[in-house]
Amino acid sequence: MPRLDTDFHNRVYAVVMAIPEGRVTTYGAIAEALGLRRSARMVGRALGALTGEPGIPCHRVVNSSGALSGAPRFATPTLMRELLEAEGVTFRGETVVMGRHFWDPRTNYRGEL
DNA sequence: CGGCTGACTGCGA
DNA sequence: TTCGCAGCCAGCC
Repeated sequence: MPRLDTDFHNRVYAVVMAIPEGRVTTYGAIAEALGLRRSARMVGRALGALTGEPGIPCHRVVNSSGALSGAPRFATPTLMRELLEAEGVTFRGETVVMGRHFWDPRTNYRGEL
């Protein structure tokens, strides 16, 4: 059981859960939404601890280029992309079409910071 | 208690 | 346009 009891992990958990189906956001955007500004890596680190937890659509978090940098962490390397495509997310090559699916937590997520 | 690590990012070459 | 590099900071060892 991953550590889900720290404030930081709980905040990441809350933001990721708020991502709508068929939309994606980035590590950096989540970090900024939490007030960390330059610590996108922390978000990825936290997601690693949250991976596999029910109710946390961590496949909707991609890097700023739209690439699925977290794919290797899933049960199979292709699962992340399969989950996204099943929700209607479109790709151009190996990356998500960000202009069409990006969801900004700083603008849309109203939670406790 | 101190040090290393990482599902990132933006900028310079 | 693609590639490399240094910063970032909570957790875990």
